[in-house]
Amino acid sequence: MDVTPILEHLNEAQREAVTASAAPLLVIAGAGSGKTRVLTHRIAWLIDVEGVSPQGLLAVTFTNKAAAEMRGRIESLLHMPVNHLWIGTFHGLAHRLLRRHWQEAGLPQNFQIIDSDDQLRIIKRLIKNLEFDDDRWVPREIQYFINAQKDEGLRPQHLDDDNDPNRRQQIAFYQQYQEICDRGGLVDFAELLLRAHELWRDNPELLAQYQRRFRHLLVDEFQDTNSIQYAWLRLLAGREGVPFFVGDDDQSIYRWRGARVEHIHQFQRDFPGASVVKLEQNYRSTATILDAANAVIANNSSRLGKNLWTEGGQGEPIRVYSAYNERDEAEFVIGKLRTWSDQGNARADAAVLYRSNAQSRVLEEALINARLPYRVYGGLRFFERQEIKDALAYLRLISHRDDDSSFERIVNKPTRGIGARTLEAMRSYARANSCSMWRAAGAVASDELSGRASSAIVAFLNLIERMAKETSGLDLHEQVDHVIQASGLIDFFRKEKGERGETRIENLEELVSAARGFQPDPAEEMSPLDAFLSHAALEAGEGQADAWEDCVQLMTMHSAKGLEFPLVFMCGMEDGLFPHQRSISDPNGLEEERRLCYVGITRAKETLYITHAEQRRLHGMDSFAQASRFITEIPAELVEEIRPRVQVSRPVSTARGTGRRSGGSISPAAELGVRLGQRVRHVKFGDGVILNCSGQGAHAQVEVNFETVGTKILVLAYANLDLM
DNA sequence: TACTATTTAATTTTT
DNA sequence: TTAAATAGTA
Repeated sequence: MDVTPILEHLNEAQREAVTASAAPLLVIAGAGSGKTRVLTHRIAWLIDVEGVSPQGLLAVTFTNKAAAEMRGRIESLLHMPVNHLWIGTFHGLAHRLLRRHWQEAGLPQNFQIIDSDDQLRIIKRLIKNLEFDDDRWVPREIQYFINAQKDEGLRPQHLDDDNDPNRRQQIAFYQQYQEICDRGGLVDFAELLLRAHELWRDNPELLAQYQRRFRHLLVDEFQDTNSIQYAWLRLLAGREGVPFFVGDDDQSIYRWRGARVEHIHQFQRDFPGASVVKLEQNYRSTATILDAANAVIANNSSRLGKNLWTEGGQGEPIRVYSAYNERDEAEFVIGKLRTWSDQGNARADAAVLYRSNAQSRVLEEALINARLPYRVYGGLRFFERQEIKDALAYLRLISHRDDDSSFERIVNKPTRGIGARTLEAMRSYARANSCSMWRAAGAVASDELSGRASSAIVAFLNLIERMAKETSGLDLHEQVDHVIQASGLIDFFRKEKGERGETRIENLEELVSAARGFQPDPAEEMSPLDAFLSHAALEAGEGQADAWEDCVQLMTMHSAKGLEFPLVFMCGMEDGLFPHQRSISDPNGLEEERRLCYVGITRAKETLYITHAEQRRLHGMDSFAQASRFITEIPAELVEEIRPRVQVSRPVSTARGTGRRSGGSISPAAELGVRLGQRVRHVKFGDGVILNCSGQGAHAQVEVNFETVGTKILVLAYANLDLM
């Protein structure tokens, strides 16, 4: 067999990993070191050269996108479709197992997956039901608690209250939440993993069967595995399995959602005889960028240690811009983007990164002003939209009457005269008889309520039953279409005023198209409807649709992980924002922020701008901040300060001198030699009037209302204003 | 039940 | 500043 196609274009370390013998291997893959390439080539190697059947491989990723990408790459490498190859997310694979072995897993055959929003609603309702008169119990915190326990593989009975009444109550919430889910046949994301783990743990024969089948376990982004995922992998690997885990401890940025980078450190202990390969040669960035990244991350302790290098050139220096405020920062970024675009570069090759979503607003405004098309990553995904979830709730109820979560969501949407009082009666009946809302509704309607409320409920129950009957036997998309019509949802949103209602209707129509295009996996023995509902829960869809226009990319540093761009801006690099205030005092938190910074820097291929503002409006308050400590961790010789930072002399003579901008006795305007209301002329913006002045020296700026372009804030020293 | 005023809090996100 | 949740009003 000619192995050249698989091995050419691989460097020594990559080749070592790809061709490794069948023993546990940990690949530490630095940013841009060809991680995905190693993973896909390894799979190709196993299949083509080692003769491993595709059925013997299990490849696990964290996102659906990564899974789809991996499958595509393998297929193009092997020039054939690879059916029977299990590639998927932890959740997707766990789901597949649970569908196959629902009985052993103790689940109803048509169990439904709920997303975090559904989960939160259930918890809120639970808290309300228990009628606590104080608001000590924050739903989000309970949710966090429950998921954290599940991520660690813990059931309520494993938990000790430590004689802490607070904790005791949290455990009680967990317990009751779980009862609600079990009664309704509902499985949340963490539960998928936990159940899948318990399924194998408690069914040794079943486990053995899968162990025999999956000898080779390939895991991407291994540093992001949480405890239950790792436990699941270890179970499956057993003594004979061959783990091939790829990750980077320096890019672990998800501890707050359960990821345990320690698994990387533990690997060699858990898998005796394991070896480690480090990929340090980088094919993405210039040496300058890599040197900066290496220098920053070197400040972290407890790392395995690695140093990125490249055969490429030094490249441009990293440019640091000290903006006066966040608007100045945005103007600067947009100016550079304009130039980039005008020079014929693709806008999509430029990314603006920030620490928190709130920062995008100012940037977006500036981009709109400059007429530069842009795209913000993140935001509501398709299947998370309200109207979509409403429609899905009807479908779920049709498939599974006991789904209380869906019942509550749509029982009075559109309004059909089932108010809070009626609902309360049903809830208390359901609670007293430990039954679902559906059954409670039937019981309560017949003997407890006034005629009006009772007939409203009966009408609702009949509606669902009728829709179930009418849709049975129809094609999936016809079912969906029928339900959004017959439920009255379409009419309900049609009445909603403004553009929002229109969008909602369009989205509902889009849902029908999605159903039309949906192809269920024939291997799964589910009804098309159930398959579609699971799909909707596991793959929430794209955040933004029109990805194809050439747009500047705006996103958080977190969402930038795994991506690369020739031109990158890292904005808001200030202590308090990045590293974030909430992580700054905790050494572990600070190290994670630093890893995030490392991720950000290594996104850049050629040009990296780092910007920070001395003054920033945050939560409606102007505040001052130092440049991020991460900037100072970059060696000075790699950096070029765009505008030499003038010594900011804040007078300390006055009592209020520390935090506030100097007020003094003479007006700032007079100090600057301009007066409020003065008419000025700007080369580009034309004529205007000075509205406001602030700052001093090189940082002095004026707010000018221009006749044609509106209000702008300009740095006086650079604006070249003509006084008139 | 729907609309409006008031209060409150404010990272990061995939499944 | 602002978005979301809650409380109060028509």
